[in-house]
Amino acid sequence: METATREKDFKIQKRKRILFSALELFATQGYDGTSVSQIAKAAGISKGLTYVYFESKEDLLLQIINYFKAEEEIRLASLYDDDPNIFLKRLIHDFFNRIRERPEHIKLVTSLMLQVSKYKFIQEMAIDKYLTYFQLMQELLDKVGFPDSRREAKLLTAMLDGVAIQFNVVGEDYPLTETEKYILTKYVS
Amino acid sequence: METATREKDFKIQKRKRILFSALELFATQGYDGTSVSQIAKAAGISKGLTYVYFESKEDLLLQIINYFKAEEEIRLASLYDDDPNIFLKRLIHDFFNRIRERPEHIKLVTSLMLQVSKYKFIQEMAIDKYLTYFQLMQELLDKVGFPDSRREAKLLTAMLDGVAIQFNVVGEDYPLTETEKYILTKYVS
Amino acid sequence: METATREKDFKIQKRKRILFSALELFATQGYDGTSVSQIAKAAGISKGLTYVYFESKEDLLLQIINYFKAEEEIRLASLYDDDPNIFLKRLIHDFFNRIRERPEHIKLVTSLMLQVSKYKFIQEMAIDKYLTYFQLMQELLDKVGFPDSRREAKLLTAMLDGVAIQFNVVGEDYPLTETEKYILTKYVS
Amino acid sequence: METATREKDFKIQKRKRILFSALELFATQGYDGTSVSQIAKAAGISKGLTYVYFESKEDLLLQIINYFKAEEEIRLASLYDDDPNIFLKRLIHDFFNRIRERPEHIKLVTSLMLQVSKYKFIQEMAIDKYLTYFQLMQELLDKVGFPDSRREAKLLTAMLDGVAIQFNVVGEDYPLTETEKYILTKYVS
DNA sequence: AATGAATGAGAGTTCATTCAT
DNA sequence: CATGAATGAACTCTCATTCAT
Repeated sequence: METATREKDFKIQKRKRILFSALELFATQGYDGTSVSQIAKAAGISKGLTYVYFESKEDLLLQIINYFKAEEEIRLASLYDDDPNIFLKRLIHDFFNRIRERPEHIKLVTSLMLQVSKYKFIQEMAIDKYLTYFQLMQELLDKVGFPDSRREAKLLTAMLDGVAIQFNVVGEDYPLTETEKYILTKYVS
Repeated sequence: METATREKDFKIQKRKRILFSALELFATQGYDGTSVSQIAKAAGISKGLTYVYFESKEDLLLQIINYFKAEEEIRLASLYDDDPNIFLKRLIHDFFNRIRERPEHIKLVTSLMLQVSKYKFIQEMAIDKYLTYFQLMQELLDKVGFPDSRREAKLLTAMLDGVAIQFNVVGEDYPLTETEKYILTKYVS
Repeated sequence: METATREKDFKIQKRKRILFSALELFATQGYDGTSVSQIAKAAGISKGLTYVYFESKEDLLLQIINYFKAEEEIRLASLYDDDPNIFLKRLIHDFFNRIRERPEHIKLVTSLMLQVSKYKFIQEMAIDKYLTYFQLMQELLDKVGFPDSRREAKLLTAMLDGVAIQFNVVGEDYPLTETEKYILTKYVS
Repeated sequence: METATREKDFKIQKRKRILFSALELFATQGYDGTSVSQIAKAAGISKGLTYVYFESKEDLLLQIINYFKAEEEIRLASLYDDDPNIFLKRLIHDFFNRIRERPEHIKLVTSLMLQVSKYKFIQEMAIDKYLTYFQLMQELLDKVGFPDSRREAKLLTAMLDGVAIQFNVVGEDYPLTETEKYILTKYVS
């Protein structure tokens, strides 16, 4: 039993290693610009083994997106608070935190949104993500008493996406903390 | 002389046809997802001739970026006005207009910004573009009398980038005109 | 001892399961078109275990051929009769019966005969089979009093091979029983 | 003009070289057992060039079959004679001649008939060929005054297919000429 | 005895680039 | 000037075989 469990853990661990290697490379070089060989090498395995854990390169991308979805759900739940002000504040703070800690994740998701047409599941993910965040933001801005919450939610979400892009361009020079604070002062009391 | 000039024009014309074909295809299918054959066919010439006008596929991308730069300079000059309010208004309006009329251009530039590491000239272009717009916006907001112009310029440029992404995701459903007006009411008096 | 015997039987049984799975798949998909994984799955065992019972995929094919040879010997013995007329009749009837009941066997053997050059043991098997049947038929036709038994044996064996091919092409529409009777009327009194 | 024609000829020539290389290899090693690299090497070209002349490996097989069909039509037309005895005689003689001169053709067609299920166009070809020859033979045997022409046509066509297989097995030792004569004495007066 | 993770070679295919014409 | 035949490297993916467990 012990051994079996350890082995299973090992397998899951390896799956994750491949997944994250792919994630990192897709984010920096693009999906088409990344070869399965590169992914395998980055994960420290042979090319062929990749296909034991994932059906195809496309499947790898799909699984990454699924991972993002699942992770997001958990994250959103953990951020929830009855007080809309606190919830909103946390949402914004969390977004900046992810840019800091997992810039590849944000980069990949953002660039996938620009290649919306290639695979249907990308388009679905993109629209889903867009709608989820937009509705959540509008609701919160509404509760907080913001006038014209619909338009404002649109601006706020766009702003965050834009910050992600700009951070990606200028890197460490971008004043993440300062910008975060400034946005908070505008939207959270 | 006459003939030589006409021939030269002809050559420039053909160069442009190749360049625009590539631009269109890169924007819709991605750089890696587009083959030189496709570009040549779209431009109505042979594969081999492409290499008379451009050194390589990478060079083609570089020249597209150069074209963007040059075009931007001209556009910015044409939008200039002594009155910062009018200049700012025109800048924002022009941005939305380009999203409407040349969505591929915006899409290509935005997605290139996310693959900053692949080629050095992409990174340079991205930083250059970012700094240019940021400084211009800050200056104008300053003149207009906006408090905290630096932070505000950051938000405004991020907002515009974000709008471009979101339009790419939801397409025709995105309320471009409404958003444009809303932004104008906030930043232009 | 008892246990050892039962275990040995068990082993032989498993060997047969692998062999027959391979036989079936080789016949329907071809040797090159069948993977060792498929064979293992069809036999209900793991890929690795296949290599405990057989040295290689090629060896598997060789053992199938050996199985055919052994089975044929037994079959021929069981069909034997002192009366050449009865023996001949049985031989022909048995051939048609095998087409009906084990079309895969016939198909595999026939198609292997056409790829004579790939492995030496295929060529040997093919020639051996050809000679065996030809000599037997000639002998029987001779005893039955057929003039020009040599040439006639050649035709008869060719005829049977041809029937196998044609049945494979048209399938159920092929009039096996009718053809069998017709051949019998020509060669058996 | 001259040059263009010569070039076109050259291209057709090269296409044929690839086609015949593939034909030869498919016949001796089977379709699955032959790689595109092998075909290219046999044709004296690079692997990639194969795909300029043929869409895929499958297309190569399809074109071979089309070539067979076209060639057969021409051959049949050239063999025709108003006298059924002469026509029949020529048909049989031509079959033996092809075995002698183009054994790979016969071998490939025969082995394809055994892999009828893999691609639809193979099945169509096989059934078409079978029906064409069967009907033609029956008609001729009928005109010649053979009793039970239907059954007899079946035997005759099967016989010829069988001869092809047996020649493939024993090669030069097979008495083609003798067998041909013997068949002729039985079916042609 | 039995598994299936792991490898590496090779499959079919595409494509940037060159070059003879 | 212009073509597209030709190449070779790299692509995604498969599979026979091995081996630690």
